[in-house]
This record gives sequence, structure tokens and C-alpha cells, in this order.
Amino acid sequence: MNMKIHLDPSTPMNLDETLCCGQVFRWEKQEDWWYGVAGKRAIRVRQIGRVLEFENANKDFVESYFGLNVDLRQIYTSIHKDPHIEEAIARFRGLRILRQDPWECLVSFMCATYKNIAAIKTMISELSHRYGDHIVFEKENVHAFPTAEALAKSSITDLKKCGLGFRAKRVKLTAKVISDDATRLERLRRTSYAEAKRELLQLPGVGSKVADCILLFSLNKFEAFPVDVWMKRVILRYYQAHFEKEFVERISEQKPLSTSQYERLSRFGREHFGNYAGYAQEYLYHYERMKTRLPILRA
DNA sequence: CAAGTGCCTTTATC
DNA sequence: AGATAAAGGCACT
Repeated sequence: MNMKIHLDPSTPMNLDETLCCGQVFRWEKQEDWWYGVAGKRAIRVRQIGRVLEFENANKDFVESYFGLNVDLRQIYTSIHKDPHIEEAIARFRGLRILRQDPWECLVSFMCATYKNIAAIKTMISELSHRYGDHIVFEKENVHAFPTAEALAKSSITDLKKCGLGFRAKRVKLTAKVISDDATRLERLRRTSYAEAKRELLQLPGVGSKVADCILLFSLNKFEAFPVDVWMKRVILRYYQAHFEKEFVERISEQKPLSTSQYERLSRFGREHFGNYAGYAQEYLYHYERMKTRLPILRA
């Protein structure tokens, strides 16, 4: 079940940055292989130069999941609007936005509310171990991401044991909604960014920021521009001049963004960077985070 | 090592 | 509309 993909020189790809930039929480690197689970299949992948090597994955899935058909160079041209994004692109060239499973993405970012990435990984791992189907891969015990049905049936008390805290109730409620309407999320692929976002905002535990993450990382609405505390920092550091002084002072305070403040920053991203603003977001986000930590701590 | 800070925010309430 | 508080606890310093 081994497969190799030889990347064309016109297809920038950086597997490490793609899997450690905070868009996905279920990949772990050991030696030079990344281990992950997609659907009911545990797979591993590594990149050596221009070659991607897979174990236990099929080609269609890989091309879709890693977005290999997306023309990154054209996207770079499109979002190339200022020296800051230019630097981020130069540094992390080949970072790709994945096309994740919408359900897994939805739960992941609901759990991400007010948590750091290390803690999110722990929660998602715990949820999978407790509620996900058991998979055996290379003598290791792996678990699929739990279905909506499995989480809908769970108790809030047990969900809290996975570290979810106040998110447990939201996850259970949303799991119920999704398990009653299995195509609800997939349908959003065919709607516009604005309409899909309205739909997602109906779900308990999904606000503007979480909706934008789901839209970007699983439904590939590339104009989505999620703004978390890091992106707020990025905007205050490099793009402050695009806003009134009064507004800048408001959002500089140590308080969460209001919905209208959030939308204002997110809209700025779309207007400044254009149709692929989401790509710009991920590069700037990753760039800012990596500046503040040692390379060895990356994961 | 302890105690403090921060976290890819949402919701309820006023 | 806009402000404010609460939420639950892990990971890092």
C-alpha cells in the first residue's frame, strides 16, 4: 500500500509546515514520518525533497486532502499585497490549507475555543480514544475520529473527562443536530461563503471565529479570514494604519473582540488580500507564532 | 517547583 | 448596539 507522488516543480509543498501550522490537530511526527488518521484509515506520510511518500493512503484522498490540485503559486500572486505577507510566504513557502472532514473540523474548532493548541490536541485525542472506532495500523492502536452519533449519545460528564469543560454541552448539542441531518455540512460546499457562514452560526458553540475556521479548513472557502488573538496581534503590529485610532485603542484592550469588532477585522482581511485571504491569514498566523518560539518546540 | 498567565472565544445578560 | 462577566482547565513560564 505504499505510494509515491513526485511533485512538479510548479507545485510548492511543505509537509512539515502544513501539518504543524495549527489548522489540524491529529498528526504526530516520529522520525521523518507524520502519522495521522483520516476517516477510517490510519496513514503515514513523509516528504523527501520533491517526493511525497504515503503508507496506507489512496491517491484521490491524498490529492484532495492536501489540496495538491490547488495552484499555490497563483494564490501567492493573488495575496502578495505587502512586505509582511511577502516575508511570511518566503519563510513558509509550500504550506497548504488542507481540505479536512467538516465534521471533525467543526468539533475541533468548537473545542479550540479559548484553548491553546497543545490542549486542543489532547482533547481531540481523548475524544477519539473514548468514542472513536478502533483501528489497528502497524501494530499500533489508533482511533478514528468519533461520529456525530457517538458524540450525541455520550454524556456531558464523560465529555468533560476528555477535558472539554464548558465545551462539552455545546459539542453534545451540535452532535445531535448533525446526527439528525447527516448531509448538513457537506451541503455547505455548494453554497457561498456568506450563506455557509450563516448556516454554521446556527450551531451551538459556533461563533464567527469558529465558523471561519471551518469554512477555511474543511469547506475551502478561501476568502474566510479567521481572527484569533494571534491575528489580532498581527493586525495591530503590521496593519494598524488601516484603522481609525479610536478603533485600534478599543481592540488593544485585554478583552475579547465583540462580534462587530471581529467582523471588521475579518472583513479587512478579505478586502486587503482578496479571494484567497484565508491563505494570507494562515501564513501570517503561523509566521507570528513561530517568531515567539524556538524551532525545537514546533509541533 | 509554585503560582501566574494565556489560550486560533461563545454565550448570557443587561 | 455595545459592554460585561463567566466559563474549565491545561500547558507553559
